[in-house]
Amino acid sequence: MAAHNKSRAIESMICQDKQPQVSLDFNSHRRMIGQLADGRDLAVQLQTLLRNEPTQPRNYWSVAMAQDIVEKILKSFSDSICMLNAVESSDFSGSDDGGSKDSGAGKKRLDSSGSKNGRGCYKRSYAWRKYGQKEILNTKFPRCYYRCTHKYDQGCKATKQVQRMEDDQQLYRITYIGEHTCNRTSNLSPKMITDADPWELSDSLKPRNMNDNGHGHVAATVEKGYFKPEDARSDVTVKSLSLLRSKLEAELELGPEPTVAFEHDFSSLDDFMANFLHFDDEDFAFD
DNA sequence: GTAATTTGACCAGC
DNA sequence: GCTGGTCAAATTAC
Repeated sequence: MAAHNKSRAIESMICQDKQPQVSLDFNSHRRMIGQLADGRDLAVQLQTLLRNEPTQPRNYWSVAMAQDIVEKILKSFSDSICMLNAVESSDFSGSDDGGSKDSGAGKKRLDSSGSKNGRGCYKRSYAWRKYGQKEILNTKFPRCYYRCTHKYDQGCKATKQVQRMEDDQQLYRITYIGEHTCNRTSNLSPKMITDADPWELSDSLKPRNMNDNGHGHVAATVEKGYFKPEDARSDVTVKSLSLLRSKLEAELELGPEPTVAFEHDFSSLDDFMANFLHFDDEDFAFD
């Protein structure tokens, strides 16, 4: 039952993320679909293999076969993740992922500025730099503090605070304080919906305490917004693919290699597969 | 070595 | 004294 609810949660996320969609050119779209289809087929093979030996200790050959399949799956999905991050990068240059999700120690961080580097697939634009995290009274999740990366070289005073919503853990409340005075962040604003344009808030994104007019407090130099880090389909897919990675790796006791933090979990590989198999061509938009 | 995050300490406002 | 915001040394990742 719990697993079912989690499945519904993912489906709900997907439905909410119908807008906006990430644009892919036709070739990229076809290539990524091909990779995902390959990964899906391989995952089905692995699923079959695991089902054939549900309780017995795995022998060397079955483990070797499974590892081989997993390696292929991981390559397929890693390539897809890189492509999605590249798309996201061009769409969300400089946006942060909400911060609090990746604030845990030991988690690798996804960079997404569009230029390759050694960490993850793409390097972030470094518009924001985390400088603190604080437990806030009567809140379940800590508040994360970010400043503009150009605070010192250009004297930019922009900061933002990110806090995960308690009543809807898929939402993050972001408070912007000050404005960017640096040169390179004018087009790097995060994908967010502010109180300044509340009509853009869909019902699913409205906090419980916000009325239908979407009005909330907005200070002179403060913008508050509620946004979903997975606001783009690419992010949903990245999370799902990464989830598959972890599940498969855990299944084979290979040890996780987390590259993306994700919020949802499934009770079994079958449970995840049931959701993963929902991804199809209609889940991607292309020009 | 560089550039990021983490986290305990510090500080100011109430 | 409590709380929230910031600093900065330590740590991490490449």
